[in-house]
Amino acid sequence: MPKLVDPGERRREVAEAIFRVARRDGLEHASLRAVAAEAGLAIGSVRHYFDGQADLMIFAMRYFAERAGARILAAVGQLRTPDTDAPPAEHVAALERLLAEILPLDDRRREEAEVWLAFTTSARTRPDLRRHALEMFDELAWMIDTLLAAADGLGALRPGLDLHAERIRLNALLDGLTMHSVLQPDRVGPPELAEALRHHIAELSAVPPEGPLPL
Amino acid sequence: MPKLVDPGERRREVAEAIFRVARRDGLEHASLRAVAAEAGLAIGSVRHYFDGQADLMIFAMRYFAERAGARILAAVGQLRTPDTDAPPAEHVAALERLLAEILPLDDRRREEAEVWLAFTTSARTRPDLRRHALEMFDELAWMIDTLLAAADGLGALRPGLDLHAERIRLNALLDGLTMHSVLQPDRVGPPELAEALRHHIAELSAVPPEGPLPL
DNA sequence: TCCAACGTAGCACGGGTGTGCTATAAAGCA
DNA sequence: TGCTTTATAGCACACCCGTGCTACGTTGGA
Repeated sequence: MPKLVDPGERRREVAEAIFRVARRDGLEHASLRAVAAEAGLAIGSVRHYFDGQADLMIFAMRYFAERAGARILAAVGQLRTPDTDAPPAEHVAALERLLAEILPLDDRRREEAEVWLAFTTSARTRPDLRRHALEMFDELAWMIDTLLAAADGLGALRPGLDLHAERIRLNALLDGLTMHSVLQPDRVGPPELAEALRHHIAELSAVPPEGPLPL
Repeated sequence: MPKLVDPGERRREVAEAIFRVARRDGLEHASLRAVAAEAGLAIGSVRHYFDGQADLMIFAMRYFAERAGARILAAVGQLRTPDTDAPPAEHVAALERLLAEILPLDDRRREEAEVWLAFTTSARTRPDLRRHALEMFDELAWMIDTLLAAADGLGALRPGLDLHAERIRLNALLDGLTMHSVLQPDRVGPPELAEALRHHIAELSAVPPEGPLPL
């Protein structure tokens, strides 16, 4: 046989090709032919690793959701072992820093946000993708819930907050900022993102934030 | 000739058919054939009113943007002639009420939000639609700017606010809530929308809001 | 009454797409 | 060496798409 290839690695490479096509032309143009060309493969080769276009699409979104989920888990893990003796201002800064990971503040995260928006909006009318869109939504909601609860437990937040309502609001704010930055980058760029997040966290916090904006 | 038809009215009817297809199947399935079938017309008839598929698409988005813009203008007009003797609480309530017009709180506005999301996300990779997406964005931003400035001028807002930064944040919050309500209606429904808006306006206001939630 | 204008309808063509199926070269294994 | 497995590649078909073009009623005006 030809030089043995790790099938999982190949599948992931093809998925990355889908991401590039989706960013450049939109997910609706991610045909087998277009993706194969983007990956530098023949259409028959791609089909050797996927049952068909639907299978390819589902794998790509699941792969994307898994990567995003892993990053969220890692971020939450960072606040799970806090220094309980540190002053509240440091906890506020940590909360702001972890939430800034979600925003498209650099090119890498902006590319990811473009793919995220393509998949998550497309899933509305694609039953086979909806499941993964819901997973991504719930995972981010859980992350924000967890971070807010942790910060509140450390006394970093204003007393008397309705944490559930604040999660819904912060969740919408973060995704709204991300959407605006993806769709209208001339209007909402990294400075606006960082400023909006800092301002919002400051309103939730018991102490004002410190340090530079997390660009 | 057959019973004379108002061409403008026909074009608008076809545009409404596009909206229905976009909501049900996604904008990428709004082909000439699908739209004609949805409108109850033959494909040749649709082509009698449009130069082609691109022309149809552009008209539909412009028609949508014009309707949305007209509604925004009307809403702003309501706050343009305020009762300067009224207490600040009434101005806060008016601000909340006008902004609630943007949110998908009932079926009609939810349908509009679905179409809006389809067009505005699709425009990212469609140069001929980008212009109208930017217009819609700027119009909403202008509305929020205007409403915040008016409310502030009437003493309804907390003193010392950075109105520009607050506009960016409120804009992202509103569009983020709308997107969540469209994509995950089981997670974010009308009660969550109304509550989040009320809570946010309350934080901006000099006085607490009154009255029932604007469902 | 006749004709020109208009609304409606549809054929036919080239192009893109997913998929069933086949072919071939390369490399591991006996 | 010879056989099998694997990766790659591509043909062929049916389907959907936009569009150029033609055809045919229907209705208003001369």
